[in-house]
Amino acid sequence: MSDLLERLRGRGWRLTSQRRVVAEVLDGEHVHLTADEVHARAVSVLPEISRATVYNTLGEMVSLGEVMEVATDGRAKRYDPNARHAHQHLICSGCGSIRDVHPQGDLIAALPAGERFGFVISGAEVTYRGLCPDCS
Amino acid sequence: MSDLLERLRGRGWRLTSQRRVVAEVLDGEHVHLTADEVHARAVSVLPEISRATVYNTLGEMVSLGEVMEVATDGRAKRYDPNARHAHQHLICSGCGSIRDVHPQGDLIAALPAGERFGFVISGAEVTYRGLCPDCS
DNA sequence: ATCCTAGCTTGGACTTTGTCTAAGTCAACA
DNA sequence: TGTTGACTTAGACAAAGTCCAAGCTAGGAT
Repeated sequence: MSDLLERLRGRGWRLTSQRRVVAEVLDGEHVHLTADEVHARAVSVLPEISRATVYNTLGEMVSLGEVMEVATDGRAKRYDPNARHAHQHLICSGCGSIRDVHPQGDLIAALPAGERFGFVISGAEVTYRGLCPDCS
Repeated sequence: MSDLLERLRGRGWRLTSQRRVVAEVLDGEHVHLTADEVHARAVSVLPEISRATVYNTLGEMVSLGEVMEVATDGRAKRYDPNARHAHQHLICSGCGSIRDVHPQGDLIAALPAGERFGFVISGAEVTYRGLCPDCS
């Protein structure tokens, strides 16, 4: 069983076959899938799994902090299983492919107090855009 | 007439009443509206304006670089008329309100060559998240 | 081992956001 | 003032996601 599933079980999750399959899809080699892509892969293992369950499970994993939601400019959100290590994203404007990247410096410290409008800042995300070698 | 409309006319736009109304809505006090909010405000001035025209006009303004598209995590894209001055966004996790902010430092320079995967980087956007004074 | 039940899953209807199309309209130039 | 190609319209369509009532089941209780 994957680390992800073990952590989820430790949080009191009921360990259903549907949740197991979704976690295994995310934990596999394929990263940054859309919810529909996750569903398609899950169906190939567990044909009767419903879209609603995939959406529910992804949403629960996100709110537990186990999976990161990535809002690219396309329509569908993507899900990144690498949520436990801080990282940012680099997206190809041509083909939409996504890489995890690790910029230097402290993003939050870069925002001066006078620019915070009294907000309590909890985080920052960067999206780099460019053209990948295949598209440029 | 607003600066925005003058610039659009200078680019060869046909100046229709629909485009004028959309530009005026964006140029007003209200920032970061969704397409539907733009449509709602436009309708109150020009009741017969269609949703399709609002979407078309916003899309054209974005591709001309006059308006910036902001993908928050919510469902609908928002449109920021302040596209001509580089800035980033600070979003309240409670109420969803958005402020323009200006962090220090060079985001692109913060990404080491070894982290670029051969991409030609064209830009970077930051989204800060936190709680505004009313929500915290 | 089996029962119970709260929590999970399902299919399908529904909503939201956005795109497309064919037909009609009109801004701007001649 | 007429012409014309760009613009607008209503409504159908599509994509992505949410919600609900009914049925199922994992895992603790017995």
